Order: sequence, then structure tokens, then C-alpha cells
Amino acid sequence: MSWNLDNDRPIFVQIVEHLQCDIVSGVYAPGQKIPSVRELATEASVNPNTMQRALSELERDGLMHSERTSGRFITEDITMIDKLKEELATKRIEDFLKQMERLGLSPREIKDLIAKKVKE
Amino acid sequence: MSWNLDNDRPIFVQIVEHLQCDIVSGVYAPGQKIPSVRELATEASVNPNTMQRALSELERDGLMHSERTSGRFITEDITMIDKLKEELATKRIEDFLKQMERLGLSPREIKDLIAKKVKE
DNA sequence: ACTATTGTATTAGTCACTTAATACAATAAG
DNA sequence: CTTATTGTATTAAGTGACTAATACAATAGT
Repeated sequence: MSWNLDNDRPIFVQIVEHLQCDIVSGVYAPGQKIPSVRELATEASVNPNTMQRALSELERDGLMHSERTSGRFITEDITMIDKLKEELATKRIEDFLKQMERLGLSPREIKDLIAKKVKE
Repeated sequence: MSWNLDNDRPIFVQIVEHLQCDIVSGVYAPGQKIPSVRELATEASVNPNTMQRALSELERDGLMHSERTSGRFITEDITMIDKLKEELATKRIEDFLKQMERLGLSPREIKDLIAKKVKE
């Protein structure tokens, strides 16, 4: 999956979200070692400092931890990962519904539109 | 409706989106005069220049037009407004579905979650 | 005619994000 | 022990968004 970073929002924020997705969707398994800061930075075409900042955020939240010279590892706490997954999903659904209602669409219309899109 | 601006994205972009919503949802009727740059800026707690920038964007897209000293008016082209409404809705649905799939949820799961939320 | 209000333009300064270029500490690997 | 690789920290510079403070032009209202 490419990184697809844009200039609409801070890059480090987008990286955090990208990695959160990779974690909750299983791209990175619990306990798995992830590439080094420098590797990830190259891969995403950003400065190592920017990648470092994103990783620090994730570390602060307990989603990963670093071991001085061995590298960085995803947490093994599956409960934490599942909880994050539900949080992210819930938040996105709520944001989405709010946005759609602000466009003047009724819950009923929204539901139908989704059902139609999902069929495709 | 309060403006609810955050620091995650450029404020002028958020203002553009806010006003687009107000137009397609009918808060501002076609042809209606909208408050002055200075009034809107005060209301949204931003600098007049920032509001001006957002309004210029909307004007560039043809959604409103300014008349030197009479003020600014929403377009009377209802077709344009309806088209925008559909564009915005479609884009948001697609973005939403992409995000949810990246979290590792199947279309089926997504549909069920929405249905559940909409019931509330 | 005068005045207030409108949109618009200009210039400067502040701040956060980003990049760049290093440097250092710790340790796994040889 | 030596070396390469890891995470981490520091300093400087560039960029864009935002604010601030004006100034000007046009015209509706009086």
C-alpha cells in the first residue's frame, strides 16, 4: 500500500493514521518488528525526522516500543489493538454521518446510498 | 451552526467546506445575500483575510459572486448547487468506504455498522 | 455631495511543519 | 574488539498558513 500523503494536513499526522491502519488491519502483526526509521522514511519519501515524530506518537500511545538497537516492535497487546480498531471505526462512522447530515441528507438517504455503493 | 474549526487542516479550506455545506443544504438559499467578509470573519473568529481567501475560492468555482459594494450573493444556478451536492456526497462516501476498508472491515461489516448507527 | 459599507489589495510578522545535515549512544553481529 | 545499524537529539533554514494593520476603490443610502 503506497503512502499517498498530501499537503492538506501535517504529514506526520497522516503517517500516524497510516500506521494505525496497518496495525489494526493486520499488515503488521502483534509483536512484529517494523522497518527502521530510516527505511520507513525513504519508503514514504519523507525526512527521517518526520517519520521519527510519527513513530514517537505511536509509541506514546503504547502501540509500539523501541529497543535501542534491535529496532521497533508492534505491541503484543491484542486487546489494545482491537480497542483501537473499534475506536477508529466508530469515530469515522460518526464523522461521516455528521458530514452527510450537514449536506442536508437524511439518515434514511445516507443508509440507502451506502447500501447502493456497497453492492458495487 | 458553529464553525468548529480545528488546527488539523488549513482554516480557509475548512471554511470553504463549511460554506459549501451551507449552500447545498439550503442554509443559504440560491440568490441570497450573505454577510460581509468582515461579519463572517468575526463570526468565525478568523482574520478577514482568511475569510476573504475562502470566499474567493467559492467565487472562482462559481458558487457565489460579489458585487462591489452591494455585497456577496449565492449563485442562482440550482443545477450547479445540486451537482455540487451530489459530488460532495459521492466523494465522502467513497473516502469513508476506503478508510473503513483500510481498517480491515469488509463491505458487509461496514454496512451493518452504518445500519446500526442510523437506527439510533 | 457626503458618508458608511462593501470588496479588494498590500506589506509585514508569527508560528508550525518540514527538510537538511549532523552527531551521539547503545548494542547486535562479525 | 570493531563495525555497522539501531534509535535519538540538535541546530538551522525554508515554506505556507494565518494574523495584523492598513489602504484603496466603488457605490448604496442619506
